[in-house]
Amino acid sequence: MPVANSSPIEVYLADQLTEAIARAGFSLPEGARVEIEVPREEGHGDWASAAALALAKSARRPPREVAAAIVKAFSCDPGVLDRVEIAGPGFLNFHLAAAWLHDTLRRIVADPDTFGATDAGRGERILVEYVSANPTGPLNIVSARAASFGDALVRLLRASGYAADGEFYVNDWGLQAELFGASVRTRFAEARGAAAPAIPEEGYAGSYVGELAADLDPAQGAEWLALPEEDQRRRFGAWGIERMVASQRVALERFGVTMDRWFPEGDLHRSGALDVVLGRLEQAGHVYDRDGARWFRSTTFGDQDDRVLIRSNGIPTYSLADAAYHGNKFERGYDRLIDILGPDHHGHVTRMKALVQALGYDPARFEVILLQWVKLLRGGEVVKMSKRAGDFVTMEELVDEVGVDAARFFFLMRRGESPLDFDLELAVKRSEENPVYYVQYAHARIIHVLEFATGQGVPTPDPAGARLDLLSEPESEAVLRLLASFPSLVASAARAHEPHRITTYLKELAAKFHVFYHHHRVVTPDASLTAARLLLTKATGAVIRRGLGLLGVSAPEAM
RNA sequence: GCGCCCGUAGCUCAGCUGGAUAGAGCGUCUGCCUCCGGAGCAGAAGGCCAGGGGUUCGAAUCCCUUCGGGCGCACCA
Repeated sequence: MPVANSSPIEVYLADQLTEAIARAGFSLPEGARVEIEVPREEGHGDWASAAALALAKSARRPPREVAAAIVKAFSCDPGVLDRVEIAGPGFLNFHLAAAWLHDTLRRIVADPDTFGATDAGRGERILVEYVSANPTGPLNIVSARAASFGDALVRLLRASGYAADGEFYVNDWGLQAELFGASVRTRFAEARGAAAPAIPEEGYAGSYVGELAADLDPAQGAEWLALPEEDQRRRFGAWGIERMVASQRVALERFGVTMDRWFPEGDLHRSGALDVVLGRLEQAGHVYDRDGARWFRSTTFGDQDDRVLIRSNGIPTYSLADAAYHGNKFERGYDRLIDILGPDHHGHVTRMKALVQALGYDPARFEVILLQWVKLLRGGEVVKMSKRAGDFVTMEELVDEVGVDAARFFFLMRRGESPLDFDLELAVKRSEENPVYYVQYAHARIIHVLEFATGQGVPTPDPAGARLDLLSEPESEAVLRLLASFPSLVASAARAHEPHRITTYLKELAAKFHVFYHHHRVVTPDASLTAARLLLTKATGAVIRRGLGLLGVSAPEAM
């Protein structure tokens, strides 16, 4: 059976193993899948499975005996697998054939831009909602982290065969929008010496509001100032929000992030989607009246308290709009929804899951990833940020200071759930302390070596005829194995929704390549050896480029 | 008070959803440029995976509990 290029190798091995288990007369527990993984220890094979240990109990036989029976029943393409060994208490260690590694290397060189892509996601439609910052101010550093994470996740999912889209939910409706409108209005009036109410207590006092107001056509603004208070807020608010959204879009584009869709909350209100969703909740018996308000019985679904959907003043809450929004996402045909939220949205998760469930959707189809805060440092000193006073580091300022590459790479070095220390000084440092440069340097070095070879008159190596068996030193083989594991890594990072695994991998690959490079000359008097090493070098460059591409980080040819 | 996240080397963190002898970078100490890019490499030291109980063939990983951090608990978003 040939191995599909579009499927990670471990899927193939797991399938073969599953068949062998059945043939040997064992049965897996209901719904269980054979687990296959990369062993921590080198020397324990390229892949390993503990299936025999897991089966030993129900089979009432010693693990090693079970393992032996499975191995006996195991059959596999010898071009893929060299051998299967039983080790320790009953682990199955799979050793890949050198021929398979060599084929993989040829595949990378032949098609460098698609290596790592698989169909593991089987076309499942996923909507990733991220950033979704209020359109009442510039994007800040937490948004920058969310942008890096969400965009990398979308790229990862796509590379793994999911049909993923990225979306920004624009909160252009409700109290915040109104307060923003009032703030813009006041700044505009102040600049023109006109009388106006002070900025509300909870309004927006940042200096950017004044700068924004200065952009408004004076005649237009004056006309609006003549309107009643409520209309003033609405007009100035709508105008200001449109401008803020546009500038957020520009900032994100500059950061390398393009949303597939910007979804305005106002659309839901205008289309009557809230009423529809409320009706569905009522019909399902999850709504009741109390104290003049309409409540959602979210305690049914494990929430701590019931939540208000319609306030006693008749205005719907954000929760109801959010329910309508998520219903809308499902109606658009997405199989799964992922919300990437900031840590301040913690309290919403249970409520949102409850609403999704109450609307009749499988809660397993809705996942929330909570990113933690970013602590901004400059040379070890904490940089204070206070959104209230409008005194915070914006995404644009961050990019100005450290650049897109360093910013994105740093944000993706940690798991999303971990708080992140971001040291501005370290991010721009061009030294070994800075992992961005470590990886990018490896790429630049590779390009340089390839150019050097060409300059020496070395012919472009032919993958088909190359003696790849010459790549037998430990340092070469380590690089080769790591390259071959890239598609599996991408698939697992996508499945786990953990882009940081790519970052970790790239640091490791760069390190292994530096070691190889240090121990062996690429360009040697031996033409066959040179060709083999050039291919390995070329493939490494390609995979680094691919990996950085998944993170939205550039791979410079020279530094 | 209730709920969620976190606690791994001096520091910052990985550890692939329970596997074999817990890893990397930085920092510290010692070495390596006549040689394809030294923004690199080699080596040393550094650990009761916060503490305690449990689950099982097997736990940093799952459950309970204590301690210590972070964040949420609106008819704001």
